[in-house]
Amino acid sequence: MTVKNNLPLALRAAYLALHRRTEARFAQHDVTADQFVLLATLARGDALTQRELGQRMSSDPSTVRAMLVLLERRGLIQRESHPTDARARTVSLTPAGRRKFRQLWKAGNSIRETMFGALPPDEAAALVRNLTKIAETLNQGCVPVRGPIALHSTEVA
Amino acid sequence: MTVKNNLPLALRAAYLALHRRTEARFAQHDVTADQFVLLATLARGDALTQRELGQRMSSDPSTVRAMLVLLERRGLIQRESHPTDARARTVSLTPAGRRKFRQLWKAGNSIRETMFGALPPDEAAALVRNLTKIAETLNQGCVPVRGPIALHSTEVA
DNA sequence: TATTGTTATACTCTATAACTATA
DNA sequence: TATAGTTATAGAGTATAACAATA
Repeated sequence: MTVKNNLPLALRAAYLALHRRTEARFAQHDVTADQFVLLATLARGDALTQRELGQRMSSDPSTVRAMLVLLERRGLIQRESHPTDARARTVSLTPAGRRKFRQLWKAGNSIRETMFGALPPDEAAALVRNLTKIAETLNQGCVPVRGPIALHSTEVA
Repeated sequence: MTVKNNLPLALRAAYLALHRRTEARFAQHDVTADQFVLLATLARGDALTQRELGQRMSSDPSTVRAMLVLLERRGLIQRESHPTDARARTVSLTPAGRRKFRQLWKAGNSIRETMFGALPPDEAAALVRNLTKIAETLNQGCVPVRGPIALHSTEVA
């Protein structure tokens, strides 16, 4: 079926267009699109462990570390030892990081509006719902399922 | 609005899930997900120039070249001088490349089915349509459009 | 002059495996 | 034994700029 066969490439084309546009927009702020995602993830749930952070932005622990090293060097994030687990380190935005994120969020607004505006108003919600469903389904059995992560989670579900 | 704000990350999560799953599936065939896209693009339109190829898979010319060098070394694609334009080179699949692509297409089928199956049947077509629309909209004014259209594009200094 | 492709270069993200130190 | 993080290492994709050959 055509729709089935076109779905993967259509998804890729849409994401790549978003990624490139975001990259271009944030270049003058010296932040990559993925670094923005990391900052945004921290802005929503501060004091995550590196592992939690990686899971929420679907990145490898060593990838996350590489990104954190870059951002820490620039004073946008900070890492502290976890209060109850000496193995872990909690990651949070510095005041400068928080400022930077607010800038970026503002700078990215027109992109979000462009995307949203391209859609029929009554179909946007279904799009987000279906994208989320696809992500969930594709991750089943692929992502290393871990135990009760929520034990360390500071965020209330 | 929540839908507007969640759209970019939902798109990213869905694509990354697809990308990782595809990467894992094709690893045993020694082909990356992006290399598969290149092969698929060639399978649909053989004898493209490198530039055309790059445009169709939305990749930079130098990126395309890097990928082609890898694939040429493995005998999956071949480059020949363009019949009428001595500057250009046409790219096409070798017989081995064609065989490889058929294998990959088959190997990827369950992923396409998983994605498609996760959607309400009456919403799949709209999803593809809206993803395509998003890609088109976001690429406007960002991608260097070539050919006749470029004549009207005076906005780039 | 504009365009196709190459080259050199650099950087981010990605990922695996071996390692430490804790749990 | 299992987990959090680090380190070393490697590779793919990305992108820019300077360049040659050709249109």
